[in-house]
Amino acid sequence: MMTTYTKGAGAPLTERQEARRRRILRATTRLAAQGGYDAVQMREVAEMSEVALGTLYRYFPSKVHLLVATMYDQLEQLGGQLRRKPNKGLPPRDRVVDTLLRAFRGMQREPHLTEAMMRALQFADRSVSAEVDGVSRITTQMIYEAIHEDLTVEPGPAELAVIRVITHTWHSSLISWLNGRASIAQVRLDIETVARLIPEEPGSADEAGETQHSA
Amino acid sequence: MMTTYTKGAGAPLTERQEARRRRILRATTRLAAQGGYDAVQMREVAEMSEVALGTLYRYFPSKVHLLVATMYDQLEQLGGQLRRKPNKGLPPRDRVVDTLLRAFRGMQREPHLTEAMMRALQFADRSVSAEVDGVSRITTQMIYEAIHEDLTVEPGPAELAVIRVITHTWHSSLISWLNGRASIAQVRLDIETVARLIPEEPGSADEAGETQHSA
DNA sequence: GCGTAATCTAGAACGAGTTTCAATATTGGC
DNA sequence: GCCAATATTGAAACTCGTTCTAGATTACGC
Repeated sequence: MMTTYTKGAGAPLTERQEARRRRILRATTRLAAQGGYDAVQMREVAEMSEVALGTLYRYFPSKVHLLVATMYDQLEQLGGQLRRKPNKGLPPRDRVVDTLLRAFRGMQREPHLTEAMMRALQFADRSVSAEVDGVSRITTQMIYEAIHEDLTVEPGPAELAVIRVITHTWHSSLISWLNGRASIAQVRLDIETVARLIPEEPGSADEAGETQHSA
Repeated sequence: MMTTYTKGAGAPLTERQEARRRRILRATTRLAAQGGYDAVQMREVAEMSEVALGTLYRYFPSKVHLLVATMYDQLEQLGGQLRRKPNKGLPPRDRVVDTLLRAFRGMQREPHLTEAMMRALQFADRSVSAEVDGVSRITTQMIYEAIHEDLTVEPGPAELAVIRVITHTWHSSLISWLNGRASIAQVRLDIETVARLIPEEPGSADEAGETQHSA
């Protein structure tokens, strides 16, 4: 089985290594779900996944790397769930709102886990940019699929900008909610607001952009 | 408007205490400007501001508190500068873009300081919500002043949502730029994109909102 | 002024992320 | 199967944020 979902082109992991990696991610998810960011302690993760501390650090070079990788993992599952229940028929804008609100409801079910992953994502510095890009890519993909029912069209720069802005809003308002600085209603309103950037009709060329048509 | 810059209604500081507080903030700014978040080490801040470590912690209960307070401080100065050079004549949307891009240029001049403050702001948890709210308030104020030339109108919930979305985008794209995951052009494009949420004309009532009027 | 409470100082001590290292185990190539 | 390279283990060590303690110093009501 070389259908490994290990994102980058890192060294191809052996079976036992893949198993270790999964144990680590599972332990992380469990600890994070119980007590959030602070409860994910590297020694505990190592112990719970039956791996030496040094090994844990060989697989994930920092706590932030570990949690961002966990987020990638969770997003893959979420993406599968969302794809399984498509919301056809609605206009694109509503489909995006629907998708994000559904994801939001999912996160409300595991607030500690969400907090741990989001804090790590926001705190990540340059050394984690590859992993953060991975998360960014999968998120972009999800939103893009919500906008377009057919995935043949390539997004132009203007549309990518809209998707980026939606992602920024999504992350930040989620954080605000987790920190008790925003209500659920506010999160919903923010999402509905930013969704107005998506053009009503899926007109083909250069939609959503009256900014300059470079490149 | 407000005369004292001590935000909350904390204990009224004596002169020497006020001086200590300022020394601490100045040391923090200096260290952050040199080496970013990691270079702001509590022992160093204490030493440079000639204050015992315990005292530093009495003034700012954590590194994140300290950096968020520093951000508040910097934003006050920035707000003053921006107000001094108003951009009249432009439509509201362009004024906001102009303001944010000007702020962005300011931050490009001190990338490490910006990184330190923004990382802290994004990493802050519930225990810092009061301080984060302070920063949020001052930011909202700045954007609001850019939209309306007269400040008599109170913003409605729909307009507040637009401002929140702009703020979210502003923070997140700044972070992406700091982490090398977004170019300056992308930041600019994101800002221009999100600014489209601001109505063209300063029409008065319930502008910018066709979302439902619940609760 | 005086006494007392609050504040400040210096420094040790604690906790969790991270690094390091020698010893041991596993893997892959021949 | 054997050897060399690589990975894993266990444990100690190091860093930096944070807390704690005991003894000065300062602020302030009387």
